[in-house]
Order: sequence, then C-alpha cells, then structure tokens
Amino acid sequence: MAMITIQEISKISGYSPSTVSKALNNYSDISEKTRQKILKIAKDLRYVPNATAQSLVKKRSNTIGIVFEVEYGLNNLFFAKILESIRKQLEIQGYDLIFLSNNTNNGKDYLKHCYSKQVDGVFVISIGQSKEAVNKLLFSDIPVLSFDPDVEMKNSIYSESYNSIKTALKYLYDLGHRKIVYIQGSIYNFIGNMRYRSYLDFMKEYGLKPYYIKELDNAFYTFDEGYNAMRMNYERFGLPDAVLASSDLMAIGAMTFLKDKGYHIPDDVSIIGFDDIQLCEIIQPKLTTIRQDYEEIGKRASQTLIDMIENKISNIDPVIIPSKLIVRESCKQRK
Amino acid sequence: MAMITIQEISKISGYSPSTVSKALNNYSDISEKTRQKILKIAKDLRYVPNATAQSLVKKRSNTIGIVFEVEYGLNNLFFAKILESIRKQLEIQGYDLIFLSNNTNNGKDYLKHCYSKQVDGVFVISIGQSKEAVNKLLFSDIPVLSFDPDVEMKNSIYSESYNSIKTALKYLYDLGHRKIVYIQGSIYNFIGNMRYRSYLDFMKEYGLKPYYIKELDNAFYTFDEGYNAMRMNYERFGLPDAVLASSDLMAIGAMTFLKDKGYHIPDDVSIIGFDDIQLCEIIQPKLTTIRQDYEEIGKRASQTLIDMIENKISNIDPVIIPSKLIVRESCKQRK
DNA sequence: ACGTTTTACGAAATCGCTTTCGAGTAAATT
DNA sequence: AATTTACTCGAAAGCGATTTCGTAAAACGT
Repeated sequence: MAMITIQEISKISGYSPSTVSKALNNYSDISEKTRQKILKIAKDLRYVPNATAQSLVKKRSNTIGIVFEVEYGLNNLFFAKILESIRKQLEIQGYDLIFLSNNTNNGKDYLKHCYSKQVDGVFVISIGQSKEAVNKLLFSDIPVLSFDPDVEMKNSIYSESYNSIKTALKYLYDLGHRKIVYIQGSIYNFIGNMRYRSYLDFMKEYGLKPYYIKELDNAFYTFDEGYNAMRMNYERFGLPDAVLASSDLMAIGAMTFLKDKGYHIPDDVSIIGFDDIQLCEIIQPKLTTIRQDYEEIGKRASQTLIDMIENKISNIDPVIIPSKLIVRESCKQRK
Repeated sequence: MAMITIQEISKISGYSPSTVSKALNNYSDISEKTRQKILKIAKDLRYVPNATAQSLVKKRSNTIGIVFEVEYGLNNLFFAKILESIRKQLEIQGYDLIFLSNNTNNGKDYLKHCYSKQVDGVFVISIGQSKEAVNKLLFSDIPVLSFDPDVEMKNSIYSESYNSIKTALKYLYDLGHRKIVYIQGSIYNFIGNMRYRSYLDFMKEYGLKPYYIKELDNAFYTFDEGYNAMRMNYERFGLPDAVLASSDLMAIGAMTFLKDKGYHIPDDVSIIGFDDIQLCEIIQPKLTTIRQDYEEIGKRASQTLIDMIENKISNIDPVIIPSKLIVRESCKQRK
C-alpha cells in the first residue's frame, strides 16, 4: 500500500504542491475555501505526512532520543519507573521516544547517532560505563538531560538525597538508635557519593561512629549486594541498632540476612531503604523508606527537555526533585 | 555545529556527490584508491550520514516501532523484562527502537504513525484498550509482531501456557492436593483465557471440582487483586489445599492474605505462581512458579520481526516459547 | 592498430515535503 | 480613474542522501 503524497493531492485537487502543503499547515495565505477542499481530499485519501521528509527539511524530528545504559536495563525498577513516566509525558506532548542503539564497530558514539537520527534532544540514563561517549553528548549542541549525573552535574535531574538521608538518620536517632550501619551503592557517581557523604556528615555531627564496608563501594543496589554487605558488616561489627541502605532492594537483602540469622525486624534491628518500590508494601514488615517521586521526575524531565528544545537552551541548573521519608513498619524505638 | 554532508566531502575531495556516496557505501564501481581518499576525508571531517535523508530515499529506517499500551506501563515487570531483552537484541542487530506515542486528536491511529515515521516493523504490546487501532496495524502491510495476542492470534509470540499450567496442577495433584484454587487474570485475552481453560480442563480430567471467583475475570495480575481474590475464595469456599495463580504478584497477594489469616505456607496451603519475577526468590517462602523465559521471548521476537522485515514476510505462525515449572519452597506434600 | 570489453566516474532524477519570493487578481484607498 | 494594498496561489530551490544510466578512458584481445 503506497503512501499518499502531497503530489497526489496536488494532482487531484488541481492545486500546486506548495499550496497543498500550506493548506495542510495552516498558512495564512490560503483562502478558506481552497483549504477546505484540500483538507477534504487529504482526509478522503487518508493522507499521512511523511515525517522523514518533514524532518529532513525542517531539521526537527519531534523525536527525543534516550541513551539507556544501565546494569540490568529495564529490570532496574528505578529506571523503568522513570522511563514510564517520561513515556507518558512525551505522549501527551507529542514527541516520540527512541532508544538509541549503538553498534558502530568503532566504539560507541551516541553523538553521531543523535545527529544521524536527527533527534531534537536526548535523555541520558547511563551509569558510568561509557563516559566519553556520554560526555561528548553532554557538551554538544544537542539539548541533553541526564539522570544520575556525573560530577560535572551538567544538565541533570535527580532526587534530593542529602537532606532526606539526614532526615532518615535523624528519625533513627530519635528512636534511640546509635549504632547505625550504612549500606552504600556506588560511591563513584554523583548521587551515590552524595548519599554517602550525607551519612558521614550526619554521624560526625552527632558524634557517632560510622559503620559501613569500605570495600563494597561500587555496587549496583541489588538484593544480593545488600545481603552480602549486611553479612560482612555483621561479621565485622556485630549486630547494629539500625540499618540505612541506599536502595530498597539492598535494605531487603540486609533484612533477609538478619532474618536468616534469627533476628527480628524491627524488634532487634530497625531498617530503612531508599526508592520506595512496590515491594516495600509487600514484604513483612513493610519497609520504611525514602520515596523518590518517579512520576514527578519523569514529568519534570520531559518538560525541562522540551523547554530546552523549544527555546534553544543548552545549559540548565540541576533540577532537583524532593524525596520524602515514608514511615512503615521496619523501624521501632530502641529497647 | 552544522553536520557535514556528502556535498562538502564532494567539494573537498573533488569527486562528485554520487561518487562520494558510492565510496561510502562500498559500491564496486569505485576504484580502491579514490575510495580510500574519500573515506579518509569523511573520517577527518567526522562525517555522519543523515539517517533521515537515507530513509527518505531508501524507504527503510532501521527503526522498529513499539506500540506499548499496558496497564501500569513499564511498571509491569513482565513487559519491562521483555522490552529489555528486545532492546538488547535490537542493539546487536543495529535497529533502533521507537515508542510510538499517539496523541492525534482524532483518536489513536498507530498505523498512520508508523507510516509517518517510516518504521520498518512494529511490536505490539497492548492489552485490549484500543483494539481497532491495533487491528488496523495487524492487517496492514507493515510487519507486525504482537505479544499477548488477541483471539485471531495473527503474528504473535507468547509463552506456552496450556501445558505448563497442567504440569503445575499435576505437580500439586501428586503432592496430594485436591482442592485447588485458581486465581485468574483476565480471561478475555488469548493468554489469560488459555490458562483458564487449561485449569478447567485439568480439573475435569481428574474429576476435581474447580474453585475460582467468576466475577474476578478481568484482572491485571496485581498483588491487590491476588489478595482480594484469595479473600473472596476463602470466604466462599473455605481453606483450599493449594492455590495456582496466573501471576506471581497474584500468588504473593494470595499468600499474604493466607498469612494474615494466620496460616502457614506451605504447611497449610501450597501455592504456585506464574512468571518468575525476582520477588519469588526474595519472599519467604520462596515461590514455586512457572517461569516465562523473557530473555528468549525478546530475542526470538526481535529475530522474527527482523526476519519478516528483511524477507518481506507478512504472516507467520504463532511463535511459542516454552515455559517451565520452577520448584522452590511454596509447595509441600499434603498432610 | 583497431574493435571490444572493463573500469571509474558524474549528471541528473528522485524521495516527499517546506518555504521564499514573485506575480496576478481583486479589493480598498484617495 | 489611478494607485495602493491585500489576498491567493505557484514556481522553484533546497533538505541530504541514493541510484540509474551514460560516457570517457583504460585495458584487453587478435
């Protein structure tokens, strides 16, 4: 089934291709009568503008790219949720979202790919792996918005972490806990590092001794890592009063280890996670955690990037989305 | 930063645009010497072919569309996993994946969108919502592969369900269970209905009375629905020997209800889920379930669709991926 | 040395659409 | 009645590639 083109509408209507195009695009120099005629024919013929041809001449594709390079990909609940929110928002705004695959033999080159596909802007969800490729993007003339930003913090959006970690720690402190373990994810990206520093700062301010496993400083926030970190921590420092983990999965991993050891949560140990994934409500006890507002992150991200695209802004201040302590059942006053 | 075009390479090299294009595309009627010269210049100038222009003339975009219309979107672990596998596979094969957003004021029209964006093929992950739009796609001349197919079963890929459900039931039967509850998802799509029929068939074959809640026949496979279904079932029919749920989340929902009631799993009731999400290994007891091979589904789906695209095949037999009972800790011999 | 085949390249058309600019006609102005 | 002004429309160039076809030069054969 061949596509109907403007030329054919032109033939049938008797108007020139330019006139047809203008009618279709609401130019003001087309009389209402002819516009209606042309619109009718276009409709009858089920005319569909060829977006490819359009972007060739307009240099605009109404398509936003996404560089998605994440351990476990979409299985990573956190990013899946954000992506879902982005997807919904872009749908509303009329943009398509395209995953930029990258199989150039000569190494990754996202920038090239973006140019080639003529995307209007790009989201970057990428932790660490291909720094240079991402940096090239970040410092190009294409609007870019990055999640989980690097130290440069250029054009990024993320959840507030520093204060919310402190809030959570204060909450534990007020419950009487003093020996508080921290289970970190990677401390080499911006976010992970910020959380880590927040913990250290807090402990210092309150004159407490920090407990964490230095060697495990490059984790991916998984259940197994949480389990393992808790095990090492336990063997090295004994039973803590409370645990603060940098992800829910890690928190649940830690909780599972403690349960396996025969301890009871929250009677023996209090635990707090980070993220607020669905699982928090499913497990026993329900996990107290710091909620990231995925919906809002995705929404603001989309709005911000589109704003950058439409107003040709190439540098923005970091967009920081508030996060919030959600109290459930995994913490308790110290006996 | 303007993009380098073939014209510029032409200017600099002294060769015509056609020659440059041919050199870049390994045409045989270009001498090795000039090819090298041109390639060098292209490289030095960081030439990037404009994919838009290319697809305009080639009528091929190396882009595969995806219609993604699912309750809870990517938060639906099942589809997120498949998508992840697809993504990885397409990356290898050099195709980009584009989410077809759809905000035409005059209702959804995926087909239009596909034509417009010139996608080479389309995946459809859509349960029920916009039937006609999806059907138009399915019966168009664009290669389409559908997950969770409709009754027509046209061009679809899915997990084997009928036999694996029976296998699971037989497993429960052999453990001595006779009063086996089924918690269904929707029975109005192909997959859901097949599972449901499998249950009924099995119970009939073994002369057992089926237990399920008829009214709950249009669920979305969620935790809450599982919890609720189990509650209703319990209130109506009392405690069962075993439960087979059509998703892991539902199974876990059911398990949670039973635990809340003070029962012990698997001592009092055996439970089997369907999907094999990560959670199965995390909860206590670990959930016995029927595993869908997401990896394989995504991989085969990609291969199949690409095959359809490259060999202009527009109709294929259903692709059925085996699934498999994974025995963990949630089932036990009846006392 | 002459005819024939190869080889290497370029001109030009094309893909489908947008946009500038000029021109013809009708309407408005003085 | 003459001159502006406003409306409509179309010709043509251009976006950045690909591809057909023709041709000049080189290579070959006898």
